[in-house]
Amino acid sequence: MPELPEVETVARGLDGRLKGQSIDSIDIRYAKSFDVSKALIEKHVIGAKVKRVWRRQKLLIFELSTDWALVAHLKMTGQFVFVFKGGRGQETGKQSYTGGHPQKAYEQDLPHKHTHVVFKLSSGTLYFNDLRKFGWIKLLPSQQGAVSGGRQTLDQFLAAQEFSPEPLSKDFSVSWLKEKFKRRSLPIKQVIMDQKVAGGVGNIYADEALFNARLSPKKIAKTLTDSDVTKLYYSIRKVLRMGIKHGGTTSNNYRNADGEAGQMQNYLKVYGREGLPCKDDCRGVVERIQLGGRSTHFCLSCQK
DNA sequence: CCCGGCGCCTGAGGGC
DNA sequence: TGCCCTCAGGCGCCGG
Repeated sequence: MPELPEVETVARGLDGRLKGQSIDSIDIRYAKSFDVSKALIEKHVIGAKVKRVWRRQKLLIFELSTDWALVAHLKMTGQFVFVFKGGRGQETGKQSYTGGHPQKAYEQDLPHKHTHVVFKLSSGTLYFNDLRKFGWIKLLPSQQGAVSGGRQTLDQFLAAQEFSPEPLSKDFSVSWLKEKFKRRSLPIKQVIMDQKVAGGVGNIYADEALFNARLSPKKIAKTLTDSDVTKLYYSIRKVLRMGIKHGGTTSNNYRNADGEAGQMQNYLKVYGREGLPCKDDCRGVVERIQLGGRSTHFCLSCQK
């Protein structure tokens, strides 16, 4: 599932590919994915150029030259895949993902049955695919935008999310985490998945960070010692950076902006390794339990 | 404020 | 072979 490293990888890929390109048309095939009026699209998106694409927590933000912005959340299975004009597969008018066998819809030519929005740009086509349909795209005026008529601006929308500081920024600190943990009586795993605490951390990187810190995911947040919090702080940042370095984790159907898989799955220590020996050589075995309704992987032997 | 539970979706996988 | 059931999972919302 796309978490901070995956969304960051997509944002960087899209920024490089879309920057300066104009949006010529938009085809919304599943209305719930992008619930917006034709009038607004015509007025603020068609003909606009993409100024830049960036990430805030797990949100993708496309800033447009009209001072409006597209905001998107990939949730579980969303993908933004860009196919250049004249790129591979142009002869047939279609594009295959690199690698994989074209048996599953999310590995087939684009567009496919899970393609819900198609953006035609001057240099190619951007496909929004989403098997589970939990993902969404919104259109918002940016703060500097002209008439917004009571409409929520991008800045107001972001502020309303009450996001934590970016985990890889200086504002994210040990003292921030201590403050956030001290009143929480939930298992620490659930607390670090709270976007108001460590935004961008999801199920995979929460498990990996806790393994890196050798902390049990079941430990109640407010009982963590200062030393625990410090270790966890560095571990969260470490696993997120590693995820970005390896282009994200493709455990299910995550793809980058070119439709390619990430490689971080090859470096995971606990996530998806149920029943396998602990990579710490502690002779333990990776367990899988449920915490807050989510599968949680950890080593019973070395995570205390 | 804190926390648990439900709903949104579809495909995979198990049981029979 | 195929049907039915359950599960996965981010996160908004609601109720205690």
